[in-house]
Amino acid sequence: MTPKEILPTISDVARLAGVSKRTVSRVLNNSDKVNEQTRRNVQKVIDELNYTPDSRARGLRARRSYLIGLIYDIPTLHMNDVQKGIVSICADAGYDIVVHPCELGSANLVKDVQAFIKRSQVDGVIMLPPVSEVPEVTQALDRIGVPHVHFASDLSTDPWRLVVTNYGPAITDMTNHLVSLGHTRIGFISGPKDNVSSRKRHQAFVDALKSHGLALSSDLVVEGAFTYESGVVAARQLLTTKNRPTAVFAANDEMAFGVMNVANELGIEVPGDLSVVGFDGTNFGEFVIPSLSTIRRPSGTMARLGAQKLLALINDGADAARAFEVMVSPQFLPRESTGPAPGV
Amino acid sequence: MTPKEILPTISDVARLAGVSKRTVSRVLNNSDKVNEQTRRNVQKVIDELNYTPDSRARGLRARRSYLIGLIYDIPTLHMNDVQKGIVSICADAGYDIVVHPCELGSANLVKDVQAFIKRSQVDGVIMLPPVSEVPEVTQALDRIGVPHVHFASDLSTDPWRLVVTNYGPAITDMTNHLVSLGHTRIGFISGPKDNVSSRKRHQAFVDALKSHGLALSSDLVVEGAFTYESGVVAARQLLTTKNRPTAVFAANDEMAFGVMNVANELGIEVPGDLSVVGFDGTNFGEFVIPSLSTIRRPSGTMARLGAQKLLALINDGADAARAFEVMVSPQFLPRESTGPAPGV
DNA sequence: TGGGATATTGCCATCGATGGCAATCTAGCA
DNA sequence: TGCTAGATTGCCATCGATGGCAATATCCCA
Repeated sequence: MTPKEILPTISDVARLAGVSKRTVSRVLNNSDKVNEQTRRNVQKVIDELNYTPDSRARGLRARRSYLIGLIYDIPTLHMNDVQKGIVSICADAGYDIVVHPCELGSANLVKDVQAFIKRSQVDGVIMLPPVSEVPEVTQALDRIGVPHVHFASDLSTDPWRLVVTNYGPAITDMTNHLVSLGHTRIGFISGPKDNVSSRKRHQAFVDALKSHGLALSSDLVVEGAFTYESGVVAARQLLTTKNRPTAVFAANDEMAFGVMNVANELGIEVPGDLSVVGFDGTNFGEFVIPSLSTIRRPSGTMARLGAQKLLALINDGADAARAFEVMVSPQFLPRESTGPAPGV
Repeated sequence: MTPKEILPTISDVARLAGVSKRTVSRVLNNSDKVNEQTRRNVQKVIDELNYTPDSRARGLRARRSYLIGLIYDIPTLHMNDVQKGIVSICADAGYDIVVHPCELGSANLVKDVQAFIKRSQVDGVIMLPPVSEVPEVTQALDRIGVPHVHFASDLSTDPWRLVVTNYGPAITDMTNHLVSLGHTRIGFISGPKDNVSSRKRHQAFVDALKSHGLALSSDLVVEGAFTYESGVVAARQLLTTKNRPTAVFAANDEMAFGVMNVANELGIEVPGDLSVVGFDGTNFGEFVIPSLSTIRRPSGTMARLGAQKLLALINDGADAARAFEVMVSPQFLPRESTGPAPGV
């Protein structure tokens, strides 16, 4: 191991520039008034030394860590896009991302999150669903007083900390697509009942069907758990009834894959005998045969918006964050797993 | 936003325990000698206040951040397992994980990584392939003097910083499996030629074939890029020759999915007419039809070992890390995409 | 009981930045 | 020239921990 390079400090810069540390600090934070000549001079030295302020010292005094926490439970398929999106915004602002995967079911979830915040001293937190939908956690964050932004499916009372996904239009498009292909008996595999996003998707689907004069009878709805296995179980139930649906909409892609496999097992052809639609829009939908029609969530965009909002919240308060209020809209992406209803 | 709680400091603990800060510090770092009675007393106050030392202040003085950097390029499918594995080890030791996705192709990759290290002040770095295989980056890390651990496929000269994946046995198992099913013309889709892991997989495959008296003729080898699309292109090339292979081994799962799609497109049945094997062992292999036979890399285990090794390297130096020297072995996981060679 | 060794503990400088307040400088105007 | 407001800049305490060294307490044995 080579010895660690000695990094230049603010004192070095001050000495070489012939000014005081305070002035260098002012240049660094380009706050306050500094003579233009002086500023240029100091900046030159900073560049020459390739000096970067020590974030610990800076944070110690300014009570900041320049760290953003990313708390999530299920590592969803689009996790990578999310991380990349957040990093792309935060790195420019000098913030880094500390990840904290946790267990939603765990009894000490709240304690775990609290300990994380305390230990890492993050300046703000971005939470992904479903953890973001646990009131105990958000309350704990409020109590600690750390700014937090959530991804949600519902415009609740605190919009300044939400990036909301508007499921309606895409689900309407998808429904129109299926109906125009002649489907009238369409099954639905939901996420867990206590999951807000899941309920929203469900509701949007019901509304879309209603606009066509169709109802979603309860025998066509099965609760899943957002996992492949739960999709398999749900599909078995839906596809073995004597009057089975001609199309199935699953509330995420993994469960849709489960449907496709059960169909295959039962000798039901997709899309010939059964159309299948998922929700998420990860690349994997393209890899399966037939490729999966799905609703693509713009994960990268959502992540960037969330990050911008959080930075605004941290640096300029709730009102600034409110200005960022955003609604992102997923898009229906028809591929090969949907086709005309049998007999049409 | 509620006002941030005032956290107790070491001075509070000292005052309440009736000792000096220095003594509290000693208890905290359970170094040095402290009277058992005093220690218990101080510890009690610490527990009562639910006090945690401020990592910034601590780091400022001790020149530590208690942060580990995770640098990666391609967000591979098993990224989630990797993150979770690393976090599970590091959290216990009081370290958090800062992620840094970067662009392998980028011209300022090295600068980008340097800036990251400097800004975040991480105490150590875990690098995933393929970034871990870029000499300029590892050299830069050495120059900065930050401890780093890599995942590699090759036991090079510095084993104390490597977690090595031993491809041989699994690839031998897989080859035996195919050969025992009667396959003799087996195609191979490699990763990029300049990718060390890819070359290793290639070599292991050649060796395994050789033990059966089989050779891998050059017309059966196509270079891919670890992406689905590159798998498609390579598969078209392999499967449209007049004497096409009866089995194809792709150096990762995504490319294998490409092979399956091309086969489908060309009316070639899997596994009836063609056996397909991938490499990675993500869950997605189970979702496709037929499910993909693959070689499963124990990502979680690797990640945990890497994290342990890095912590040893940081806290106790290279010799301690050397004690952790590990070799992990992937396993062949036969599923439905492999079957008897046609005509056997 | 005295003296030295050993076990405990505390004082204070220090890490590298920030920010309040005072000091200095400059310009404008009577 | 004298004075003041406004623009710049610097001094120094401070954030919350750590660690060297000195101070004090305790113990053991002659």
